[in-house]
Amino acid sequence: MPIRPPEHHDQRRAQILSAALTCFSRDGFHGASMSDIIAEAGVSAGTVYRYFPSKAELTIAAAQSVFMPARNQFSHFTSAAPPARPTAAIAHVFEELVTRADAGPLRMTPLILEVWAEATRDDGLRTPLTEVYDGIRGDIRTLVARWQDAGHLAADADVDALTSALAALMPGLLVARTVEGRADAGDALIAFGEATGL
Amino acid sequence: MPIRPPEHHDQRRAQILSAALTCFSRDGFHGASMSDIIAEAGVSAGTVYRYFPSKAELTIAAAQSVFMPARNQFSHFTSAAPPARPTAAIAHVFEELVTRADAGPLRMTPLILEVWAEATRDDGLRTPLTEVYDGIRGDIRTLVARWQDAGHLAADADVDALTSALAALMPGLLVARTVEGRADAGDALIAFGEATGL
Amino acid sequence: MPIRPPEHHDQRRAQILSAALTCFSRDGFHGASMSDIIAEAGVSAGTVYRYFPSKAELTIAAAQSVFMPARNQFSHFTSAAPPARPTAAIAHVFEELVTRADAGPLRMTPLILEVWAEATRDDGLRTPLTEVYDGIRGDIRTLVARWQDAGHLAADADVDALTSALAALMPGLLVARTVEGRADAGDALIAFGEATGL
Amino acid sequence: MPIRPPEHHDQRRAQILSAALTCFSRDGFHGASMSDIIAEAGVSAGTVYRYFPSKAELTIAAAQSVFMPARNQFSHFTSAAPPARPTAAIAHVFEELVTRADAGPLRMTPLILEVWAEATRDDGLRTPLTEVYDGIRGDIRTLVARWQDAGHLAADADVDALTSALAALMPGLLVARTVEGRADAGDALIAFGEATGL
DNA sequence: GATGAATGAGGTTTCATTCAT
DNA sequence: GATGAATGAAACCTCATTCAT
Repeated sequence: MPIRPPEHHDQRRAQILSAALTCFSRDGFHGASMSDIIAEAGVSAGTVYRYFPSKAELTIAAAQSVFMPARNQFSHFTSAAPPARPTAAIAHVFEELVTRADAGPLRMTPLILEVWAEATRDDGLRTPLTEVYDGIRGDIRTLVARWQDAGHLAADADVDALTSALAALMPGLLVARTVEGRADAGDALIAFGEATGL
Repeated sequence: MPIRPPEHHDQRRAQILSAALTCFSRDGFHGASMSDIIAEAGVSAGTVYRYFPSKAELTIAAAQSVFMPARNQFSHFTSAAPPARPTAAIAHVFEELVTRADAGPLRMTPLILEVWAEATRDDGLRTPLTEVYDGIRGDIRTLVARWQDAGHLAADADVDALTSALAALMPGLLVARTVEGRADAGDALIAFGEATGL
Repeated sequence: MPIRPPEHHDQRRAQILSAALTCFSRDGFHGASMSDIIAEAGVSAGTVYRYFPSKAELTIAAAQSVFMPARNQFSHFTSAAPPARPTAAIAHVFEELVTRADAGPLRMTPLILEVWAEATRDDGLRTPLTEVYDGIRGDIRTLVARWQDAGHLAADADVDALTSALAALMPGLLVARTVEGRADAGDALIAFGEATGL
Repeated sequence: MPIRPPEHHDQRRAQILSAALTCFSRDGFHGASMSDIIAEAGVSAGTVYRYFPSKAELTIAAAQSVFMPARNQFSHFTSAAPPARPTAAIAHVFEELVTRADAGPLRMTPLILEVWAEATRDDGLRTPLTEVYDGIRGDIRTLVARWQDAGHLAADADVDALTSALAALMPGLLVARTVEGRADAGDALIAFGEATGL
């Protein structure tokens, strides 16, 4: 006989996770303290720890909610009917992602860089991140293979190697945008695709 | 009349910076404490603070010594005589850099990701980093322009857009290598160059 | 008109007390948290607090159930017909008690030491404990007096002083057994009694 | 080149340990918080942790300083020339110890019970405690053997069993004194010695 | 120049207890 | 009666930094 409605738990969890994202995006995983998050969430310390057993777990949950959209976005795109030009697809998804990530008061894109850095040291973070990136890579490979099948690439092109290079473009453009402040990524990529036929 | 020879100061500074790099590469900027660095350097706390006024300054110095090699490496390459294929140049510099960065007992490449994340929040870090990356970008643009002059690219190709895409490759491949463990950067770039004519 | 049968209350109380003993014997009074006990009992926090108003009360109840058996065991023994050799009686009761206390999955004897330590600070614990020990002391005094009446001790022996020394043996042997792991207490006491005539 | 005189470290350590003993004897190992000890010592938290790496280590050090005197006291006594009556020796040492332990504003004897309880769960405490008690036991055995050699005990007496019983007296009397408030240990042991010839 | 003991604010986490449901 | 989510004070411990020696 549950005392609260069954959705209460998920709401609370979302409320706390949202507060954590706010603080993390503002101050980074290390710069944001549990006290900050607790205050932002407007609940007590004990409540936060009821939903997330440690700061590490909260960090992982926050990280997941940062990089999961990339996976979904790509899946959605790959399943679309006409074979898209790979660079155009990447440019489109990239724009979509960064626009959404930095919409509203929160700037989430810096958090992605934070996640990369943490993931090199924290298996709890690296494992799910690697899975997501493997999925995206698979999607990109599909795009490249279709583009080859459609006759736009040489029949003996090294699909895997091309996939690796194309997959590197999104993180690379993200660094350019977030660290250097370059906002021309999408345009550059489209021009690049048109110039190279990729 | 200085009691110590003037090079003493530089040696001490290098000794402390080296200890900081050791600790930072092992535990990250936040995970490494000043105590760790002090112990690693084998000097006293006071001495560290004589050479670096705060952990933030030490972090900046460590970060600089991490991303400065990229600048030098590129400069050196660009000034070489025959116009190189841009993708090949990037592949060469990338391999050179990551090989050196992770040679010896230290793994410095994760620190680069750390620097990106910090730079989004810390102007003291972002400013010099942006300068370095602007320089590298200029070098890449030179490579592309020369490649165009040599007749390998259409005369009306958008050199800036091509430069943006190529400049994104190095950080992107670094993420793939450091986070996901992919070591296929060389192959990827060669295939990419063949497919794109770059 | 009670909805629940009256024995329901006692059963619940016993269930919670049993869970508390399990946790206390495993982790000590301080090491066991109310959460541990609540989980072990399989009831809600509110229910535990309905039956025991605080952890202190639960501790007292648990302590009582630990040292009450000693009282009962001695009473039973003293009322037996033939005058027993006091050391033999103490050895017998001691063996009986520690065997039962550490039978099953629970090791209760360490809890007795815990009770002593708590009792020095907590009147709620010391009062009932002192009453029990006074009772045991009275039983031992009866044994000594009978042994004297039976002609085994000098007529002018200081019965109270002898009682004090004999009463000290049980706690002393318990310390030897629980802290140092000596299990030879019973044998030692019997040999001791035979050698000294006590 | 030490900045402070070499004895400074030992003084500070003693100062902190003394504060810890004050708090522990007042509130017990669990009841005393590190904050209490820090305030009592009149130093900062960091300083306490410079000398004792954790509360557990401070607890062990405090415990050691509680039970080490018993070892020294006994050693001193055993090495005295004329063969003493074992019960008299134990009575003497016991009185000496409890008098000193509870002299001044601190009541240390309850801490001994606390140490026993902790030692059943904490190896860091049990190991040194067992060594001390083994030493004391050896001393008592020496006393018994000498008493036997002096012709006061039958030649075939079970020295080990007698030792076990006698060794149990001190902890037992301590419980009686500390928990129940009985102060008749001296009388009890003299009567016990007269009745048993020990 | 160099030392390293000292600082103390602030970090994460736990816990006995309550009370709306 | 029973539930269990929520509380928030307080626990232990760390760390960048300073300054008397």
